[in-house]
Amino acid sequence: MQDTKERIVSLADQLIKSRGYNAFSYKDISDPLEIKNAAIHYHFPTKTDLGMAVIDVEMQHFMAGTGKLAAQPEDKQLKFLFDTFSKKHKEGLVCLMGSLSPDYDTLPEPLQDKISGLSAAILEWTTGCLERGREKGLFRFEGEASDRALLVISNLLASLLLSRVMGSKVFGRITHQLLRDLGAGK
Amino acid sequence: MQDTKERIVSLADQLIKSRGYNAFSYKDISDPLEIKNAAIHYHFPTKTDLGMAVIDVEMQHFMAGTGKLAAQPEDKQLKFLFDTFSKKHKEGLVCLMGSLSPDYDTLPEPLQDKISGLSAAILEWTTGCLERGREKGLFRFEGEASDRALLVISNLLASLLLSRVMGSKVFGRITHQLLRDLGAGK
DNA sequence: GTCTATATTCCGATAGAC
DNA sequence: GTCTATCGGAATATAGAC
Repeated sequence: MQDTKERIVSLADQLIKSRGYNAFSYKDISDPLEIKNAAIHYHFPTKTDLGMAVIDVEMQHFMAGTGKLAAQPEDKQLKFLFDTFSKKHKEGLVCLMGSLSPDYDTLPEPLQDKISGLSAAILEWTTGCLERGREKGLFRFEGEASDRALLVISNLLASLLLSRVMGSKVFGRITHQLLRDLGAGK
Repeated sequence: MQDTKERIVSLADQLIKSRGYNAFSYKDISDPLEIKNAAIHYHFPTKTDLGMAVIDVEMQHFMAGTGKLAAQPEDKQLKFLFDTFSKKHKEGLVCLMGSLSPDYDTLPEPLQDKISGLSAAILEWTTGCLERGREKGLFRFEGEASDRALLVISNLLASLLLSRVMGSKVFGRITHQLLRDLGAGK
């Protein structure tokens, strides 16, 4: 059974990805957990503390997920990245960066730094994946691997955002085209 | 000299693109304009009314801007689209859809409909531009023009968001790679 | 660790004078 | 069309009992 602290972080994570950082309140967490807002403040004195915990957990999940795949071929590794976005899409969520970046300038500095750190880690991993995959002939693309990785991340992020505005089918259309461009089949 | 109503909309537009819809308040508008919040409510009874006016103006600008270019070659037309995003990038802003889509589910329905309408218009225009441009040999890409248009819009939107999180250079790296992929030179 | 109770601040919105 | 004044509500956060 999950303890309260973990459940708070988990719910906050969901709320950020569904409604945005500035749009959710402690009440949105205390009500479903049937606790009072003071209990949340005990675990996380400020909303900034809570936000940072959410990003920390996301970073740990990303590191753990990619770590397990280190020995797999690169097309399987890239599929892992697409699958994490596909899962969010099915749940009607956007990714953490997609949710937090529009509000970035309104966020306290320690939170900004955590977000930038996470984005750098994702870019670095994706770059390595594409680079090695191209050398092995698993992918086909022009230009620097780091620039291509940026495009892939950019498309995945925006596919979740645009799915909300333009309809659910948009996600599949973007990811399909993306994989096709990389020569990574389907 | 701009009248008050136009200045309110213009400031709201800037605030949405810099801080997000839920993060800005009437005070952020009344202070710089040196008016009281009641004056804003006179012109726009609710925040929803103000938000809709912002989207209406954006739509009018888009229609006017693209209308003027109808006779130009398609690579020039596409450049117009990139230039509007480049302008926002220089001002440190994101685009309207990039700002509003994460909060989409928290927005009142009439506002959601306006946003979806704007996004559909932009997609339709971009699709036509790419389609005709490819027929003339100005662009080179695989797949449906509408899917490619989606990818272009997706990248432009995300390039502004990621520039905030990952640093300003990201915008140029994404747009450069995008144009290169389309065979649209620089 | 969770509670009750409350402080403080800010928000969108309205009434009525000018 | 803008003002003063205020309402009602919600948000983050804190103090102190249990």
